[in-house]
Amino acid sequence: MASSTGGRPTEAPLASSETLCNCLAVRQAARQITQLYDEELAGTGLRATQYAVLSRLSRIAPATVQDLAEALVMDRTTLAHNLKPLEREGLVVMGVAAHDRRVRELRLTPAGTAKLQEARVAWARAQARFEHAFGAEDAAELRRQLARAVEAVRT
Amino acid sequence: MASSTGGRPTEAPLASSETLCNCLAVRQAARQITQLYDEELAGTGLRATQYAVLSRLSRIAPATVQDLAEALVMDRTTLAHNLKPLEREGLVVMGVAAHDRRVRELRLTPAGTAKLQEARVAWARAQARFEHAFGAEDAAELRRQLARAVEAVRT
DNA sequence: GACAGACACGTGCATATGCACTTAGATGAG
DNA sequence: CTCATCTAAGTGCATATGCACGTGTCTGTC
Repeated sequence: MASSTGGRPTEAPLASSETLCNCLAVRQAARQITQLYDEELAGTGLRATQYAVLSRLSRIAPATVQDLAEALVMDRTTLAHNLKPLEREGLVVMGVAAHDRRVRELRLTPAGTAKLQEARVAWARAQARFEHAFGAEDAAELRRQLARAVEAVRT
Repeated sequence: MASSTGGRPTEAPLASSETLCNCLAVRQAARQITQLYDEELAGTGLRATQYAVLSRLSRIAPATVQDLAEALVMDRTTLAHNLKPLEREGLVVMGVAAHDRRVRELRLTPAGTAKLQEARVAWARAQARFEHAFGAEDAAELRRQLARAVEAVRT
């Protein structure tokens, strides 16, 4: 690709904000995209992470803390912290498993289910805004690559 | 790419952890990749974000808070918080601009420059680990797409 | 039954993130 | 000069993130 024998000094010797660091690149994108989703979710009182927790829990409930954390690709202790405001607001309840008192059984409350339904509308707006700007097909491919990156790091 | 006229029922009707949310996908990847970089940087006492701050500042110093924040695609107030431990450790100094006493002039101290040099080695290990697992070319393309996503959201 | 070890989860700490609000300094209109 | 206004940056709060460590519970071994 574009050997040094050309006439033009090439178009990308070092763009002003050319980031070589994969970590910085993904964190910058995460900050920007989170702000967009948070902006749309603001009216519901939920943050992007909280929406993700409720949404995933609704599909796998009843779930243990460890199972939900793995499903969210999140540290177990991070999820424990993130659950606190959701429990305080009465959107999630944590029971104790009958067969093993160490294990928790996480579920959505009726209020949690209702809040999730409400938030899905706001989430869809954010999703649409991003994909309108970035491209729906490109977004799907980006999600695939990000998922592959998660797997690559886990290995 | 791959029209629907194939014979196979396609390979992805709904994988178990198929994430449709762009925000969740990028945050999950950011968490995993950050852990990898933090692991390599642990010996230096720097976190991934702190390395990013020092690295960027070394290229644009002296910089104002706002300029450095923009270069990092970070909220101005977030950077203000992130600078505190770096100032406390004596890696960064914040002076006052002579022409306008509201403006700060951020610079690396000699200790900060030395720490950055040391951390570059650890960063390179993390970068190599990720690109070995994910693919160097694919990583470059991923960074381009993430940068494009940042621009798309900004617009 | 007693106990070592494994296991699920919680807590404390430090940093990361950004919104709302505040403070200090600069600047132009009068 | 005075003041309204604009601007650069700081602060308080709540959540996000994960490591190190602690607590309670189960399980196999004796």
